[in-house]
Amino acid sequence: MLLTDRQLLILQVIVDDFIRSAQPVGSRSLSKKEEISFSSATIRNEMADLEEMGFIEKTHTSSGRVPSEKGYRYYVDHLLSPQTLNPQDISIIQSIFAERIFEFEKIIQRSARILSEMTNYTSIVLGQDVGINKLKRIQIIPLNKETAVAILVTDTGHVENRTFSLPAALDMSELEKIVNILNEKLSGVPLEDLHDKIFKEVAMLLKQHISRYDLFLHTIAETFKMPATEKLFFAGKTNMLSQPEFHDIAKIRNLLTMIDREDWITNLIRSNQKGISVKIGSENQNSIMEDCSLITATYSAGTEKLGTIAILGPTRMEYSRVISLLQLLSHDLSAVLTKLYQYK
Amino acid sequence: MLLTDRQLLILQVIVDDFIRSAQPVGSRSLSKKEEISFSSATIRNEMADLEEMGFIEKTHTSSGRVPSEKGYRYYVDHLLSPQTLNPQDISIIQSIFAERIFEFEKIIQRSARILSEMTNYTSIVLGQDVGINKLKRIQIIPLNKETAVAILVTDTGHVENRTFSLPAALDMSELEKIVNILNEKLSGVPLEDLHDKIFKEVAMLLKQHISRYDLFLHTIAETFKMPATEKLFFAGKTNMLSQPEFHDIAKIRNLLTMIDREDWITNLIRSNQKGISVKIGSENQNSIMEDCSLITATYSAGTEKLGTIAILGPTRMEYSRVISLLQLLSHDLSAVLTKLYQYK
DNA sequence: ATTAGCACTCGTTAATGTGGAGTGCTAACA
DNA sequence: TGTTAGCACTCCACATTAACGAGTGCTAAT
Repeated sequence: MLLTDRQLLILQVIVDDFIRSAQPVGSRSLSKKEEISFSSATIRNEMADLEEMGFIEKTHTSSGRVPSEKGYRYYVDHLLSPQTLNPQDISIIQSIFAERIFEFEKIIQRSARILSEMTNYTSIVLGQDVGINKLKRIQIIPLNKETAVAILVTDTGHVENRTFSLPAALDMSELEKIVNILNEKLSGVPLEDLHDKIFKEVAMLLKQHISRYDLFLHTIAETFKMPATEKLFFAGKTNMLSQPEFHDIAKIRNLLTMIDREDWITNLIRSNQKGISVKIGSENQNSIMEDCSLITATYSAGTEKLGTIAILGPTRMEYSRVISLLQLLSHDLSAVLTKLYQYK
Repeated sequence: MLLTDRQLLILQVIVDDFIRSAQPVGSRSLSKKEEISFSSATIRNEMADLEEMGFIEKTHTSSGRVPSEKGYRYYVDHLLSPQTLNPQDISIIQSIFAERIFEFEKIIQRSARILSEMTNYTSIVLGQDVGINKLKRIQIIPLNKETAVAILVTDTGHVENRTFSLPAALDMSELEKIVNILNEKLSGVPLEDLHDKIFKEVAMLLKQHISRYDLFLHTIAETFKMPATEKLFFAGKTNMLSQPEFHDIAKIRNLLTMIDREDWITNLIRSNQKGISVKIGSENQNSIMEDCSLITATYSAGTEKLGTIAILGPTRMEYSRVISLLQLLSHDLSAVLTKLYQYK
């Protein structure tokens, strides 16, 4: 099942051509290409072999060939020329970081937008899990007699806030004491551990210093319970509508509905090992994604992986360009975030 | 141009039927309805008159009739029976407020979601303009030597935060002083006035107490400049894909792309007078919306209008039900928010 | 091993025909 | 005079047919 050089060439040209045109590729049009110096009949023979091996398919008996999933896979794994991005693309990516930005979310959102504009695919970014960020400071600000806002600031500058109900019996000086205790004990604790830590370490201390501490303990623990997951950022959700493979409304609706399910997307995209990953069609383990490919790249601060940046497109995707773009972006993004978060 | 009772009846039945079936309504099928006791020939005569007056249209020479925009308008203005919502709908709406919620955004987001699920249309909620909320407290929390987070809490419990660059020359005790001055001078000031107020009232005071106050003044003023607009909440963006009138991908794409333009939607929905408004087709002043109707309702806290809640659907929309739902929801929502914000 | 040639397949498009749902008009009727 | 039955007519929707062309597989010649 080793492919000859000629078969490799033909497979590559077929995939390239189909990615460009979205039309099945025939032997005659292939034979006219510069790269190809043999006749259409020869090509037909080779194509028959490639088809037998499962790399290409016909849409009907007398149609040209279309890459199969296996074909795309082989193309991505072995035939992708390490394409150099065109200088314009490079400068657009770098423009994301041109102005100084302090806020994680803004950088991320902008990255997603620009990526989707450059590619005409959908881009999705999985933000960092704020749960692992360490608490820098807690503030509690009473709004009125009954409610107050709790504000958590992490060492990365992320701010979480919750409004909660204030026990009637609590006076201001006590509240101040509580905030002091919380800051003292919880500073440096990852947000996701706050809930536990409050019961384990703060409860006792509160008991010593605050009358009716019990009224407050539960509320505060609940208030600081972290929401489940990482935040998602989208851009170009409607770009899929421009892809010729999605001329079918039912298909589009299924896909867009899926995309709107954040839990599902999070699972799809979350990735453990660093680097670029390409999932083609049914490799995504979902029938609705069978005409889609998903390319993901992780970004980090220092050595710590923060999140994932992904491009969702049709299986007929510009793999080479998208991979290059993601490589560049994830690298630059990591550099900026590393600096922003002062890793060394 | 006054319509006879019989014409009114026929118009009403045509609109009702078309809203239900999305099919042009013919004289024969009309004559079979219970409500209608005269023959198809009579109906044909009446329909010819209604068409001449512009209330209904043919899609082609020998087709049944379809309501025109004018027909819908008349239907909405005069023929809408003040329908009583079915009890199930009522209880679903009320379930939104069943559990106690303290946060504006959560209530709003949930309202939008439930509304879109109930109607199968797209629902859009325009949040309040946080600019008019009054500042309750400012906090500035240094993250490291170079950056700090500024946190603004309003009297409604809304929290805004910005990360900014800290002048090198500033020491901690000075920062504390600054925060005290800011709180003293800016407390109670609407967020949108902060920027001005800082120059008018805070600048002098800073000058007196802080060396190199100039380094900080501009940064802080910029940091507190409010972002332009009200926040938007969406639900059911893809519901439009299920409507038979949007079988055309290009149309859908235009519409969805429009919906993603927040500035545009904000302008479309923002409404000055209180109460329900129905905009049918081209009344929305935009060619992409010509097959859509938009029903908006405002919600308030006390006497103050906070925002708008809207349903976007095809012109062939269930006006009666949607209007009733919006009336109920905006009423209940206003009640909850009034309470939440402690108006009397 | 390569390629020219040819019969064959099948999708696409245009042309043609048929059935049915609907209309407008006319004449008869209560 | 308002209502209705009847009828000719229109036009969409759908199916059938035909022509075309892009493509294939196979065979035989180079």
